[in-house]
Amino acid sequence: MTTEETARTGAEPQAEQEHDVFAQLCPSREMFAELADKWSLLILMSLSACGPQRFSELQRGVGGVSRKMLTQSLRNLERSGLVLRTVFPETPPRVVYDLRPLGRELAELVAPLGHWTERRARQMLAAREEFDAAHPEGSR
Amino acid sequence: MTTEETARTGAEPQAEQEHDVFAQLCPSREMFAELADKWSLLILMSLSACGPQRFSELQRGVGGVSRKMLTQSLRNLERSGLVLRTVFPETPPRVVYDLRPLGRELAELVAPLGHWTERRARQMLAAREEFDAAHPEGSR
DNA sequence: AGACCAGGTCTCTGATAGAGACCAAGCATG
DNA sequence: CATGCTTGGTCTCTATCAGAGACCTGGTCT
Repeated sequence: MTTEETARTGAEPQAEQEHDVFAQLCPSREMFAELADKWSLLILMSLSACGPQRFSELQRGVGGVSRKMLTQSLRNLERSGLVLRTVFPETPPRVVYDLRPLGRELAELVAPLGHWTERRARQMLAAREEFDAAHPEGSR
Repeated sequence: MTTEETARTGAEPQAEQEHDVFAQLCPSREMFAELADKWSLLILMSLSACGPQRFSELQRGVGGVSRKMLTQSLRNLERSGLVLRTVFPETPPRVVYDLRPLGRELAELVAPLGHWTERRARQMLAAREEFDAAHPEGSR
């Protein structure tokens, strides 16, 4: 029995599951919830693919991210120990972000997800068109 | 040179990148953006770990998901060809969701991400506490 | 004296997630 | 007969959140 199965098939109404992303109250779910969003994942992928980058490089690299969300996501990743933020006290200021070992581990799992999406995007778009054609609009 | 690198290091201001999740206007980014959210990923993981499930089983399985978000995410996954929805015209109705090959492929990439989070949650929480202690509140 | 740079923060507004009520069809119960 | 129960949703309302754009800091260049 795997982790999920023990945690989920059982009828025990235990509130404090220790290692179950499926359990609403589990710390791992909390972590999962804040890592599993597009900006955090793209940032990890960018740092993994292109190495250490400064704030503005990341902003250019991750197309469409706002300064606000970039700051927020980076702070989050830093706080959780995935990313290292280094400030060089020059003028104009220079701030460089890099993966820490924990972040590198995760990035290596996330990268395939990105590549898969790139490979399969066309196929998924085709499926969408087919679906939309089959379900004109006001069905169901 | 990998996909990301060709797409990003170049100075060419090409708007229509074909396979680049980093490009705001690329179709693969669009797909990535709607797959990379916690509910969709958890649903894929649940279907992958526990096999075909009906709506209410999924709702119980994926702790904390609202009927609204469950419907929305499932519809999305179905539309993109990742999930198959089967209605059995009984009463009360029975609707079963299962992975299609495309979805199974993706789920196999997503599962490790979930397990990693479960393994590392404790470590990340510790990092958070350390960070919060080092940055009392009104720093920066 | 302006203007510019990087790396942010602040404010305001439109989109979005979640809570909870409602619904339809058919069966079981009182 | 009227009620209540079931599943798989939808509808509405509100709290939260993401994005756009203005502003800030402070040192250097013109």
